[in-house]
Amino acid sequence: MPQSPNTPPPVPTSADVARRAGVSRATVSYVLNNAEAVRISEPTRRRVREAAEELGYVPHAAARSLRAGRTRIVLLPTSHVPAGPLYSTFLNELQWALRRLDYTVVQYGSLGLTGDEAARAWAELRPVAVISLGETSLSAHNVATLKRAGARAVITMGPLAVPGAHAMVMDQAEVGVRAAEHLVGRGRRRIGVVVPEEAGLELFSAPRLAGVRAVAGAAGAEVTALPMAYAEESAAALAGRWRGLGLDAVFAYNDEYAMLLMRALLDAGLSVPGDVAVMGADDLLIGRLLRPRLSTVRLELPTGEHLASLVDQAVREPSEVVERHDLMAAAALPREST
Amino acid sequence: MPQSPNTPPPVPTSADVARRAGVSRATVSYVLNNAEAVRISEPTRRRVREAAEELGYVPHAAARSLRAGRTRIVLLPTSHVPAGPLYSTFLNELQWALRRLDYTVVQYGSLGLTGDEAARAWAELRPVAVISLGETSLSAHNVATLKRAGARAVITMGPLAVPGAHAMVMDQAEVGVRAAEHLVGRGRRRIGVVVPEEAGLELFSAPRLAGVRAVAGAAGAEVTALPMAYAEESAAALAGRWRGLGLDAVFAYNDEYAMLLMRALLDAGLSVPGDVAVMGADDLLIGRLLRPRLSTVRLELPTGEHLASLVDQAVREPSEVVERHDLMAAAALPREST
DNA sequence: TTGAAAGCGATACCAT
DNA sequence: ATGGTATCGCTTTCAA
Repeated sequence: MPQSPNTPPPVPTSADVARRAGVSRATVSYVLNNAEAVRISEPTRRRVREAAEELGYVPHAAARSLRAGRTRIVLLPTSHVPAGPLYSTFLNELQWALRRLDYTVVQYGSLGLTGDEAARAWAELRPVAVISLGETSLSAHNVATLKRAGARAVITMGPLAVPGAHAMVMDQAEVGVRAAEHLVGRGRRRIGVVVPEEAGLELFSAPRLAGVRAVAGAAGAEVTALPMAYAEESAAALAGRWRGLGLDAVFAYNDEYAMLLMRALLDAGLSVPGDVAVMGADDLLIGRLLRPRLSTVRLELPTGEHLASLVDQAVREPSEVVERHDLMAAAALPREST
Repeated sequence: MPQSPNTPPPVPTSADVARRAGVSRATVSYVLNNAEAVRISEPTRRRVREAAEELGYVPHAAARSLRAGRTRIVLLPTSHVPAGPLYSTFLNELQWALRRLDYTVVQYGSLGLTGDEAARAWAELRPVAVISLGETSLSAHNVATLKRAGARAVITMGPLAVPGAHAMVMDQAEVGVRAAEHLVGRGRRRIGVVVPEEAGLELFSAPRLAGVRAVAGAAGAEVTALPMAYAEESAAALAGRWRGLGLDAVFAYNDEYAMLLMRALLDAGLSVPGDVAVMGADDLLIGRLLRPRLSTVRLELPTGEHLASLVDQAVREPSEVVERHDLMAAAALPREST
């Protein structure tokens, strides 16, 4: 019977392979999964493999995991992709390491979803682990949803610990602390802190600001928060009213904001670091290309391998790993702008 | 009977919801999916919804798509994530638009997999569509694997058309053409073209170089390919032997390589654009912050909405859309560096 | 060494 | 208006 027009040919299943090889579906499964427990004769193995090859058979992941009762999916929510080689190297390492441990890494774009919507959508995939890189902040309720859906590990890598989740806390305050220590050490006492106007960055910017405040308070320095958007006009506007602010230093959230502001300050006729010291964070390549070279704070991310093995451990023994806080180190990298 | 220690509580299924609400699984399905064809009394609906809520029930995507015979997964392979706001904005738009059309966007990191391995891994998920953004180049065989696994649309957005796939050809040569036209128009006749040494970028860099060659040939200008890595040392080395090359212009693949090289050239004592004109591509923000401001070529990507609807159309009527070549426009943006 | 068959969770047809 | 049940593709006991 001919296919009706426009009906795609059916996707080959293991039953098709079995029929073609003249064996049962069980045998097909044994052969293709290299089952140790069962001995299959070499001629049979060959026939099965050939049949699979000829049909272009690819197993159906959904059916497999339905049967198995669990997936090997590690879900990586991505809303914003933070720029920077630091982060993307880390991400690549992580994916590579997880794949070596036989996990399937799935990035799930969740931009524009509420926390609850996102958590539900993720839970439908029944991931065995979820790694939240910090752009999205998970609520305790979200974590509960995921765990109820079978997630054996929910790992957050962000400024806040989330109840119920394994935490790799990136202590963003540390970044502010290092910046402030450096600036104060250079004799600066009136410090501005650029706070991005863009939504979704508060989780990072607030603790960085708090870190500066803590150090400055102890040293008798003043701190002024400076809202600024990631755009030339905003930087120019801020630079325009700079002299009125009476600041002798600024910590600019990260290198990108720093470069934007420094450019505007130079264009406004101020000298860096003479009139004002400018400090960034995250050690992006661009900071070294600017003149003056940008002083920055470098944050040490854990290696992808490290995080991957943590995930694997948590999946194997969920009870073992709990509320573990690995603080990440930060260090000032003085260059020419301070 | 108590759970044995360390055994996670079972994930609630629709059967659990049914039991709790005192109805059948069929009814649960009808209610939760707002089935139009069947009338369910309001009290029953409420009981079902409450039960689902109390149990924290989330449907199992694998089971659902196994039954349905097809998924709503749109797979987005990502090996390198090209930097730049242009690209990430596009990606966000695309995801958002696809989700509105009720697709599940899954990014699958395939770094370090061969083409065949990757295609197989993707096929296991039975995506209804695959959108290859061009970092990874698909072979005809890979496309066949995906189609056999039920993919109704395989769309490539890259410099090359792939047999069997719907193509949105980004004509990267156009970028080189615009750059060369601009440089030649400024009177330059000895043009260097920076070619990244990093793997995986040939698909973009080769046609860009070819575009320059085409224009230069017609205008009687000379073209020299200049391999360079994305690192300061490499740029410095290239700048060091610059005078020996006798070039009066350089097109630097993109703004990032351009900025790196321009910095090195300035540090080597050359004047831009006096001694050498420097041109980038992709119009990154950074180009406007450098001094001199970087001339660039801006590439107009299609909107995410556009691509999303193309995908949707291809999924609904696979036969309709074939080998469609949407060339993308590119335009020179002269600033100060040329 | 191989095969028959149960069952994972959700849906939709067919009864009632 | 609601329930029973076959079914999707695959793995894995249990039997032969």
